Parts: sequence; C-alpha cells; structure tokens
Amino acid sequence: MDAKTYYLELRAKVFKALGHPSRLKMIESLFEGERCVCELQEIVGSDISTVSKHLTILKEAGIIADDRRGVKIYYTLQMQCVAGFVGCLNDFLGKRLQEQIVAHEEVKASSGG
Amino acid sequence: MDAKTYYLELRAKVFKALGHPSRLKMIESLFEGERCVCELQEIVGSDISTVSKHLTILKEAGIIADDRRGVKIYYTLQMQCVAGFVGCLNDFLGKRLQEQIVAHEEVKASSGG
DNA sequence: TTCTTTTTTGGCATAATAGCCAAATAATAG
DNA sequence: CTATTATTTGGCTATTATGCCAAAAAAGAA
Repeated sequence: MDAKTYYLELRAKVFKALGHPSRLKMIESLFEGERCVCELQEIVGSDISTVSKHLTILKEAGIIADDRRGVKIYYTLQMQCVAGFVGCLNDFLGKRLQEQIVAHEEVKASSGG
Repeated sequence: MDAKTYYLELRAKVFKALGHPSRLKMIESLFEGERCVCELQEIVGSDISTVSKHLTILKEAGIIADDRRGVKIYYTLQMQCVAGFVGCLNDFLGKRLQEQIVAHEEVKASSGG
C-alpha cells in the first residue's frame, strides 16, 4: 500500500471511530475533561466490556489517550479539533432542521388556506 | 426515541458516512468543486454502482447535494466545515507521525551505541 | 420510437461490527 | 496470600456494511 492510501485510511479511521452514537457521546463528554471507564459506562449505559471495546477503537484512531491511576483508568481527549467540528456540525444540522420545519409549515399554509 | 438521542444519531451518521476511504476520498475531491458520478468513479476506481451507493450515504447524512444537468448528476459539498476539520486532522496526524519517527530514531540511537 | 449515455436499484455473497456474558488481568488493601 | 475493584480480552451470535453484477430508470439525440 502506498503512503497516500495509508494516510487516507488513517483519516477515515478517525471518522469511523466517531461514527457510532455511544462513542460520539463518550467523546463529547470528554470535551469537558477526563473520565474513567466506569463514568463513561454510566453515560452510555452499555455493558462495561462494550464500553471498553469502544474506547479501544477511539484510542487506536488516536482520538483519546488513557492514563492509569491506581485501579482506575482515565481517558482524555487528544484530538482537540474534534470539539470544534462537532460544534460546527451542530450549527449546520440545527440550521438544516430549522429550514425543514419552515418548509413544512409553508406546505401546510398553502394547502390548508 | 427522544430528541437528544435523535440529534446524537444525526451527528454520528455524518461521521459514519465519512468513515470509509472511498467516501472520504470523494469528499476531499469535492473540496475543489463539483464532480459528476463518472468523475468520482475515476477517482476511487470502484464499480459505478458502488460509487453511487456511497454517494447516497453521503447525501443522506447531509454532507453533499446532487444536481442533475441533462444525463449527468453533479455532486457538491454542502457541509463546508468538513474541509476545515480534515485540514486539522491532517496536521494532527502529521505531527503524531513525526513524533513516532523521532521516538523510533531515539530508540535506535540508544540501543545502537 | 429507438439508441446511447449516465446513474440508480435489486440481489446476493462475503466481511466487518456490535454487544453480551464469562473469564482473565491489573492494582491495591488487608 | 486472599479479597476487592476496575478494566480488558475471548468467544459467540445477530446485525450491518461492502462491492460486484445485472437490470431498471432518466434524460437526450436521431
């Protein structure tokens, strides 16, 4: 495999890792600071083994890092630009949804009156 | 399903759509401007039916839009902030790779003499 | 209408992912 | 050492994704 393909796959791996509701939720929680696995489990509500596997995927993509302190392992966000993009994404999706609502109301107004 | 979960899934859907090398490659090509399906097929090299299905996924996530002109369909990037994030991602991955190379050379230097 | 070009859709085989349980591992306390 | 707590790993099944081919659809030209 050539270098270009390798880098493309590294980038895609980051998106893929974020492309699951539980993983994205955990990452968004890490925007506010570090969390241990048990805290993240409470947030997503899955089995702890499932949470652990999700965290491995995020770590292997380079998005988070782990830090063991005693018996607990704390995860932190490494890839800070994810936070900015999620903000932009929210703006975009919010606007689009607003447009859909407006368009829907226009249809109702023209058909109803 | 509640609204929060729905919005979380919309965000995750965007990441998921971008989490495939061929789809990401097509999107990165759209940073430079619109492309028809046949152009995108040349870029990724898969069967045109596969490319079409990838484009459907990107469209349903709200990332791109299509515009038919005659017999051709042109796709354009709708979610501009993707470009900024991909740039940030490249910087991040580039730096991380550089650090790994430096670390590797230090290991060689200390073990070699 | 028929022919051609471009794109999408249906169907199918194969591969990858998700999530649970049970078991293993890691650190610490007693 | 044993017990406890936190986390990971193995193994399994069910679901989902991928990619190709063949066929359908959509637009325009002759």
